[in-house]
Amino acid sequence: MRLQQYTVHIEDDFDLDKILASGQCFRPEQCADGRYRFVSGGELLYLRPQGSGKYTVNCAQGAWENVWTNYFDLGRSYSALRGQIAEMPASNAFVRASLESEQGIRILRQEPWEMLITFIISQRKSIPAIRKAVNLLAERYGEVIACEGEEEVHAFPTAQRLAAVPEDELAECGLGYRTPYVYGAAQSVASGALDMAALGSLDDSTLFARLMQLNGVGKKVANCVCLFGYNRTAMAPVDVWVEKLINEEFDGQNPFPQFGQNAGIVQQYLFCYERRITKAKK
DNA sequence: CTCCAGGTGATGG
DNA sequence: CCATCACATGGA
Repeated sequence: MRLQQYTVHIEDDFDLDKILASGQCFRPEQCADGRYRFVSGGELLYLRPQGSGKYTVNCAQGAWENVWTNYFDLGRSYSALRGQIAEMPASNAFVRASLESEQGIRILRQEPWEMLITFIISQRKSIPAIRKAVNLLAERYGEVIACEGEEEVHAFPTAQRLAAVPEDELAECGLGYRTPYVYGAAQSVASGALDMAALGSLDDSTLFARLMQLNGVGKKVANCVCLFGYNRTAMAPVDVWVEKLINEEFDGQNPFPQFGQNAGIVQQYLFCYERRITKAKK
């Protein structure tokens, strides 16, 4: 793959450190030279911040406009959204504090298949452990899309590829008891029984119900796939961190229905903020 | 060593 | 409907 260099300006909220730490993506990383590397499908991107919203970008010809502006959801103003959310009746002081503290995060538009496998793996794993397992899968079974000197950059493996791997070999990527879940999902997609692209035309609740039919996919994982894989911003995953803040800051009442189409986005600010303040206390 | 991690499915009330 | 429990593995 031949990469072109561009300079781009991003006026809106956009903080790469916060995005990488936000628990929605596990493959992007900061390189030793300070650049940030992203992979989506067979596309590769490097970003180097130059200050005041300016970035040096390396990616395939035309891919910034055709792939990456969509990936980063740059068509949506998160700055405007934060203002809007802060004024909603369901917003309390905790929500407003999260919008300030976590300014710069965005909901990435990632690949549905990768999100399905990633969040199946995520259950009962720490974020560093998820990152390790997903990267191991990519290194072992993902197509090589580029070489950085000695190091190869891999795409996320296809369903066809994972479905062809012996189950006990898959387990070596640290999948633990989730191995049959991952294998089953790969079989479904590889056989055509499950068409991840076609699911994109379903409405939120039908999409959610279809994902829930998969073994190893419960409501939390299904919501994550809806939000991070299909950009269904009304869907708000409730994990242990969100559960904790619902109990502590919302009297145990799930506030997300009141945020309508912004529920998933509010969830992301709150998730990051809750983790930040909990870590800060230690 | 122990404890817990962006949960889910099975089981029993 | 709700409450428990097992589940593999790695990081803290």
